[in-house]
Amino acid sequence: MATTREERYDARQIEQKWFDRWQSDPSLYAAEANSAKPKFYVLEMLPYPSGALHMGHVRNYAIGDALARYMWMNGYNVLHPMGWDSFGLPAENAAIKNNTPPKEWTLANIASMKKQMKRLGFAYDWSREVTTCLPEYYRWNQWFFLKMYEQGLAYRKKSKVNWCPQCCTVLANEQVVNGNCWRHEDTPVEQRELEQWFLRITKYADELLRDLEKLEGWPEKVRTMQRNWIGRSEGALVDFDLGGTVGPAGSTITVFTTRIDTIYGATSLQLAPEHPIVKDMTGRDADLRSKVDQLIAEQRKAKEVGDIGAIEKHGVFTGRYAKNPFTGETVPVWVANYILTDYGTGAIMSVPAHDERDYEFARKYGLEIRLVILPQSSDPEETMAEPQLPFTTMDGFLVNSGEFSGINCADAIHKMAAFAEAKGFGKATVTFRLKDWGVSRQRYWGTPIPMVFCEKDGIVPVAEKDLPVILPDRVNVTLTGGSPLLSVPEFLNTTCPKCGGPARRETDTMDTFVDSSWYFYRYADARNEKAPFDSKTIAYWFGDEGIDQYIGGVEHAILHLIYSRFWTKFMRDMGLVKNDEPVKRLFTQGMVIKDGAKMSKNRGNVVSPDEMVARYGADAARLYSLFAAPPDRDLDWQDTGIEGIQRFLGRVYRFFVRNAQPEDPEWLQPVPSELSADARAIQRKLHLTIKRVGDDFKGRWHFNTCISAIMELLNEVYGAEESKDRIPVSLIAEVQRNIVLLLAPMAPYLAHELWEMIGEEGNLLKAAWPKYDAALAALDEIEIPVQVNGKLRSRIIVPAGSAEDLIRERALADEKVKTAIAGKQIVKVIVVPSKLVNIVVR
RNA sequence: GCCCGGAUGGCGAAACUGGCAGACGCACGGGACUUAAAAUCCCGGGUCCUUAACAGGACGUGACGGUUCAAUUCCGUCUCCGGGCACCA
Repeated sequence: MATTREERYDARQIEQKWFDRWQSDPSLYAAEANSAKPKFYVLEMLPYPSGALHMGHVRNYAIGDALARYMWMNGYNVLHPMGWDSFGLPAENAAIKNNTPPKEWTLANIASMKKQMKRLGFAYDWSREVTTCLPEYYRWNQWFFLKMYEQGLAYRKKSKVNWCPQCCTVLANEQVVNGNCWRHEDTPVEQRELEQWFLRITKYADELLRDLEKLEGWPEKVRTMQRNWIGRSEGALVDFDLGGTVGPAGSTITVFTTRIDTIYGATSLQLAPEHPIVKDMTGRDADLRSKVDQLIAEQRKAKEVGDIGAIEKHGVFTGRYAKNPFTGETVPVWVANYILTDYGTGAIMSVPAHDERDYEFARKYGLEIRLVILPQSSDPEETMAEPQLPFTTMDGFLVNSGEFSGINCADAIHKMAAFAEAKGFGKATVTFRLKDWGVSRQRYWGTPIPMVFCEKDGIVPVAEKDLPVILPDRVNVTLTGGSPLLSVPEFLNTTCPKCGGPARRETDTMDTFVDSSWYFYRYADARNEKAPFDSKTIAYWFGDEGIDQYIGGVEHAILHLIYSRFWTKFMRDMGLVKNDEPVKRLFTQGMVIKDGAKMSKNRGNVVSPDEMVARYGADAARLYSLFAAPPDRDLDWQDTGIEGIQRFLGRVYRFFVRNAQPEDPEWLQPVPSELSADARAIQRKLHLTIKRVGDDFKGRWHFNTCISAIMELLNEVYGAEESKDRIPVSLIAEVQRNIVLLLAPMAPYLAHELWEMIGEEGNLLKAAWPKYDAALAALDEIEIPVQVNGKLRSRIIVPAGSAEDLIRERALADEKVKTAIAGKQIVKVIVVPSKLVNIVVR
């Protein structure tokens, strides 16, 4: 059939028309203030305004938008906002490169990306837009910081910190990936000793871990990653006495162990090279000092390379001995490069017989290896004679352990910790891998930390009434290593809020992850000038469990999502919010890749959303990113794939152009109950499709199969165009109305065009999601496969809902079945009504 | 090393609760329409074997084994790919 001019699907023209109409109604996607409807908060992670959206964004937002529109159509009061994570280094780098002020650059990027989003047709409530680099927003970062400071949750300390030489700033532990900077994957992070602001996230370590159990709507993968990150470990502290003080660090070494039950097998102590007491021990011994320095260097290098697990174990004996409080024996004290400074106490007792690392080390240096645990399963005598060391099992019992011999490991751990505590040389304890969050950044483009240094009063917080501390616009941005704000005297020099004397401002700015830790609360009450938000409004949108659905990339599984959880708990303890957790359901979508690899400029495999929209239209770009793979899996972008989707949209369009007849009086009539076979088939397929699409939206979010289902329906009606039977106009009307509704969340432009074409009006967000009629979806007759010994041999047609007996009878009467079972004995006939028949023969 | 995913035609994938493997789409091949092309519409297709053809048969969801009348689906062992954690005491 030839295509006439009017039948050609012109995405550009259609989308432009609706784009203009939607622009003229800014309240279209606004959440309702006082609504009787149930609420639904759907959120996608806000982008960094780099200048242009990439396909990963399009995919993320296409998923969120489809869900938001679906919920609107189901009668929910939907909150679907968008904003900009707009502080951060790229703006400064761009400033240096192009000599453009970061603010200007950022705001220009926001403008162009917002345009892209609008062009893609995403239904955001722009009246709630949050831009984190504006004082209206970041003043509340400062306010929260002051509140944390008041409660001792924000504090300053000098410590070893991660320094990225590319960023010229400090990074949080979470921002170091395999020893490299998270933004510069080839740049090793250096360790520097600096005075920094920290947020006491560890106060919530236990709760952050425990509440992971409640997050049933989160991917298990993310929960596991957070669990590992928090790294809770139960163990004991035990003091080993050095028999006299060695210096300022004291006269005892406290070790952390999870296996206090093996303490009778401890044959040395191992200290981290940077353990404070090591300095005292080396004293004037230059030889020892240089050996220790060597170990420090090895360890730092390994950390920078990100391969601390692979370095060869080295150590040096300090010449000192310490007393094991359980045995009363003294053991040599060593310094070893495999002991971490910042985990536990930076000191361990070495039990070579029951720890692989200690074993390796002891073998190398000829240290004593003493068996103190026997595995439950082994033959004691044989094991004693020829132990296969080391064994680290907990499923065993103690030997050679004085009064504790014979006790099983688990019990011994409790008893020995209690014993140590009673005797005053130890106690049970819990340690975490999670460290406090270092938030100081020696950069310009971030929230100024609202603190002042006064010669007289020391560190003084800025008064709440003086917020915001405005980030100055005119700054000469350089990458010298100090904060650029140091070179802005009007900013730097201030007066002390306490004594009024001259003072200096803190020039470090906040980590941008502060911005994203609470931005989703601000959306709920984005224009509040008196407070970060109104608690009652939050109570409405967040309920008891938080955002109904959050959607974003898995790369934020630890960083953003753990900081956000921390921030929520802090705000809850302040009484600002009621929910314990920010996000009820989390969805992490897969990456968009091309030619088997992540899109990147280096590879030259980047697909530009603008180009896709220009060539195929926003609907096609969106629909393809939903169709090509289930949303949780990686999506391999194929240019021919989006062409296929465009073809499908064209097919839909032509079906409407040819068959829409809203002026026909029959158009709005109910579909007659008596239908020809072809018409009945279409009607059945329609109701089946409504069911399938709805189920996929509700349940598993497999938009790819939603779209397949609509394609099948369309193929069915195309097939019927050749039909001799007349398809009633009323049925065509029903099919067309429903196709529009099913497509509306995923391809809003075309859906609205077609909606208008069939004589309907109003925005589809306000149209009701279609319901299917189970009776109409049902088949009158069904085909049932018949197997013989599990192999398909025939198919029979029986009336739907036929009883087992009838199905069996028909199956056995079937000619092909008869041939297949001829001369054999029937052992059993399995009939699964309306599914299948299997005849077992011998 | 530990913990999570994943593996199905030439490709992206589907099969939701154990019940016809490969829906839908891409690419490909054939046909219709056209002076021609594009666009469009229709048809075909897992592999191998038998057959002139119609048909029919065997095999087939990373590998091997198990449970079951029946396994892509459940269980066990292993391989490869992706991701996370990793001298964490």
